Amino acid sequence: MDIIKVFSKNVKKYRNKKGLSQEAFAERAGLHRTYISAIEREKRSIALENVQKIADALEVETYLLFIEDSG
Amino acid sequence: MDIIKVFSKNVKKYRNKKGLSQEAFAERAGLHRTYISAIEREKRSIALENVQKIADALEVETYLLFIEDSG
DNA sequence: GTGTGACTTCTAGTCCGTT
DNA sequence: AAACGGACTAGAAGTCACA
Repeated sequence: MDIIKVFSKNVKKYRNKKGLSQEAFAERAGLHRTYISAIEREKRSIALENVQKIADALEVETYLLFIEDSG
Repeated sequence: MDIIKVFSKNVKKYRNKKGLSQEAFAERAGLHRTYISAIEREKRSIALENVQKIADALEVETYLLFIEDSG
């Protein structure tokens, strides 16, 4: 599967797990709410720096966001 | 550790494991040799699309490139 | 075979608003 | 709360000449 798709799905999954809205999550990650929205809809590629910001905000290990079936 | 640092180190490690030069590897990945060079020296951020290209060229699972001590 | 600075083109990422 | 669009700026992609 495509890495962007996997990443998008995992962001959405972990974000919902934490009960965060896109808006609240975007603020935690220091990113823009429309950007998070675009990521979850697979409309964008992402730079590694922001991958890390997102992982931090979700409080998960970075590599978990690239595993297809990471629970 | 910083994700770019981890990624860089892993690219270098897996590339050397395969006995590929930066030049040969760059060609496999469809990227420029100086670009690979810059990545390995942590001089660049990278978008997910190229992360996948690199993982493909190295024939490793993408997530392995983000694990600090991934053999 | 690799490191490096500089350069142009293209896209990541922000910010406004509307649905 | 979230999808979506338009316009804008910062920064990544991609290449080169030279060391």
